[in-house]
Amino acid sequence: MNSDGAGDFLEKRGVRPTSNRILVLRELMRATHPVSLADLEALMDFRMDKASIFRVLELFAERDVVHAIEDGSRSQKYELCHSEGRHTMADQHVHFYCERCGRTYCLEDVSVPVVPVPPGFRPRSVNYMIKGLCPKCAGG
Amino acid sequence: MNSDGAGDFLEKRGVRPTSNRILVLRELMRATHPVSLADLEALMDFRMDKASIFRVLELFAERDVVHAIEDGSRSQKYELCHSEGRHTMADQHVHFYCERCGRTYCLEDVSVPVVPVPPGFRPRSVNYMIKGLCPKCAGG
DNA sequence: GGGCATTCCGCAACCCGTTTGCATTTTTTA
DNA sequence: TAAAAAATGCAAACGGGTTGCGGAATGCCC
Repeated sequence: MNSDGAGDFLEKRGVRPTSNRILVLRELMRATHPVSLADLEALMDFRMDKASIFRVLELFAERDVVHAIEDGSRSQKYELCHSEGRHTMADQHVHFYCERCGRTYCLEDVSVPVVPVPPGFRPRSVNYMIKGLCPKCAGG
Repeated sequence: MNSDGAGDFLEKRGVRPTSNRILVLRELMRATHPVSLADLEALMDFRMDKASIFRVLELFAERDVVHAIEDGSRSQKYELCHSEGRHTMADQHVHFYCERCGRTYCLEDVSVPVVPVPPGFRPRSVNYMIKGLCPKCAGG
């Protein structure tokens, strides 16, 4: 039985649960790294159209089900939003992009230090991206 | 006379000065914001091919004449590298992307706070990007 | 200065992730 | 159950980036 609460999870965030949305959500829940649209397409065990996945992700992002992260690779990555409700700048964490294997790690425990901005600027979100080599690729 | 030292500037960094490179460099020097390839294409007062601009920027980035920043917009932005020689993680500064006008500001005075990374990770560069509204677009 | 090798450049075409238009199917509402 | 609204799949467009290639410019050696 589908008792992983995916449906509730979505409804709680004002997203009507549909089959595509549930399936995408499940993959996102299962992922250990932020995933791209293409990743999701590949992870699905049937051919879900990329436009459909796109629209699901678009909606999810709008409703703070996922947040999109830009790791400097060509493709946008998505990861589940853990905080309930609207996420704030404070709950953002640092990401690490491995330039060798192309994988993006989210360093859950490393939160983004807040910096002062010049007067007049209105920050809304922040993206702290470190690039380099991950433990696997650094070889020890 | 072309005494702005653009030629020397390039030679100092091991880039043979050519007309295209000089012209691109001059625009970069004149720019008050990080610019995209398309921006440069438009700024040029004659039609320089985008492939040529691309190759100039590619070379510049390789030789640390510019650094590329990812502001989360679709297009890569470039800005002149002020530090001599190879730039380090420490000399990076924070950027601000305005979600309304699409402009990227570099907050020269705000340097990127260093965060600890889990053991094994080898950071090489860092990108701290704040998104929100710039003073103009925030309207006061 | 002339001839040769190298580098640079412009054009056109291609690539790839993303996005949109539209017709069909599914779900909701009345 | 019929009409309206939402979701989906397909195909095609789009946009930034990138490459192959032939011709032009430049540097180098005699």
